[in-house]
Amino acid sequence: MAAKTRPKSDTPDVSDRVSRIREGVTAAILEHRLLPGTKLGEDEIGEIYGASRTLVRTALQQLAHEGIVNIEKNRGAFVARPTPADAREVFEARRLIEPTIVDHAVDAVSPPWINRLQQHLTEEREAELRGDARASVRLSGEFHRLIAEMSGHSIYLGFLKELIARSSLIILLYRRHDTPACGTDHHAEIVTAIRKRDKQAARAQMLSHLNEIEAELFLKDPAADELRLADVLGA
Amino acid sequence: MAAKTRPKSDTPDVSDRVSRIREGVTAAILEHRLLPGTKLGEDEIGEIYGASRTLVRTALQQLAHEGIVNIEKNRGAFVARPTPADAREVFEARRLIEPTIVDHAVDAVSPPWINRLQQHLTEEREAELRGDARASVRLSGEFHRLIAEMSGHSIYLGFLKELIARSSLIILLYRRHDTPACGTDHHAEIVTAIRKRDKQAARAQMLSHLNEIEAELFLKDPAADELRLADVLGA
DNA sequence: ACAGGCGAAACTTTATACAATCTACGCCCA
DNA sequence: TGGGCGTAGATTGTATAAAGTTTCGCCTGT
Repeated sequence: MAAKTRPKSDTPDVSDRVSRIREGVTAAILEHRLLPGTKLGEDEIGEIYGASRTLVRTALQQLAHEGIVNIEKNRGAFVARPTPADAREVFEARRLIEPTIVDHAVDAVSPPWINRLQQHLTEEREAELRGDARASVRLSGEFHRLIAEMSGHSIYLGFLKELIARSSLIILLYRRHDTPACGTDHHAEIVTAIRKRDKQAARAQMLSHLNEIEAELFLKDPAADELRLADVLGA
Repeated sequence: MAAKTRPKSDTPDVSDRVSRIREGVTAAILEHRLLPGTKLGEDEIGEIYGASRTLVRTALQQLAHEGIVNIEKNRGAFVARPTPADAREVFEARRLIEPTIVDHAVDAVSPPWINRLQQHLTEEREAELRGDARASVRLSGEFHRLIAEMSGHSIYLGFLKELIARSSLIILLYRRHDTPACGTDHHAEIVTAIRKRDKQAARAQMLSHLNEIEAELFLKDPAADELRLADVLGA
């Protein structure tokens, strides 16, 4: 009965049909199978999931609230296309929140959690080894979500889910082609710091990890009119 | 055309009927006219606003995502009843985010903004003087939102809107009866620091303001079974 | 008198039908 | 030939109706 205190959206209710649609579309976006600007027609999605437009519409509205879908009046829903300004805001927010989250995660460390983290690292390495880019990008985001779940802070978790989803779109749009091969495995280092219960190190590792991700981006300023025009036309 | 870059939910579209319902219910909750646990029937609200249940449902779902309404499957929507644990999370998040927000606000300081802040302080004082508790509690929240708007950081603004709305419910539920009369006007002090462009002071004032608000709360632990039972029955 | 179960009413959930709006294609005219 | 206008098709916004679930009252049996 104690659990009944908050029966809201904590349990995503996998059996719920709206949730299934939402998670399906979310996964497609996070795995970079749906590109920014893609039209998400209601009938189209409804037919895919065997649901009426009512349910599809509900799911799309939730995604719009999470910031990964834009709904334009009388025009429909589209995969969001974050601007460079959005990107800077997202990463600033992550730099603020995630060190605190990992701090809480250290407090919550326990053998089961260590196991989950280790297993996750393994999955990430396997995806990387077999060159599965889609799984890689998805798992990379899920790592951060996992730490937020571990922190037990449901509000931070909710915020971070949003930030992670947007980050995925941002990386897809603005990642430099000349990625420096990312020699070190930051996630493993973060897990190590958590295992050692070393908050200082965990925060530092998380922060430098986020900085490195953002450093790999090329956030062109609105000065370059030509590129912006291409952007707009690309829709 | 530059503004068209983000035509999403930035403009609340006052003419939009869903937004009108959402803002109406939100205002009622923020002004403590709707108490936690109150049933929000779809027919009931629909009749009030002259809208069909379709629109009401959309609005309620948005409010649920903002955390001030709980939707229980096949039972309907209710004004949320934050637990003490929720309350602690909300205020921890505010202590983390709002100092940073006020930091940005100092960067964005300008005569028009100063005017808006001053005018807001006046409104707060007037409401206080005429003993209008409802307006007071609403304006108190709007002050924080105003600073977030001033910061120009749309993501922080979105997060803070959620936190403010939940805070309002929390204060209603857990505020001590023996409030220490709140001698000093923290909001005025924050505005002063912003005018002086003193980030250090602005952050400090904001932080101590939040601490003082939380200190006025009595967040009873789940140990007191009797009180929890009363809580549940109170629904 | 009280516990248990049946049934009806109220409400939410889902689907479908209708109205409004936008997009696109084609035609006409300069 | 190029541009503008108008109509047709498609898509979204809204309302309403059908289906499913819960809740409450009443009735019966012990």
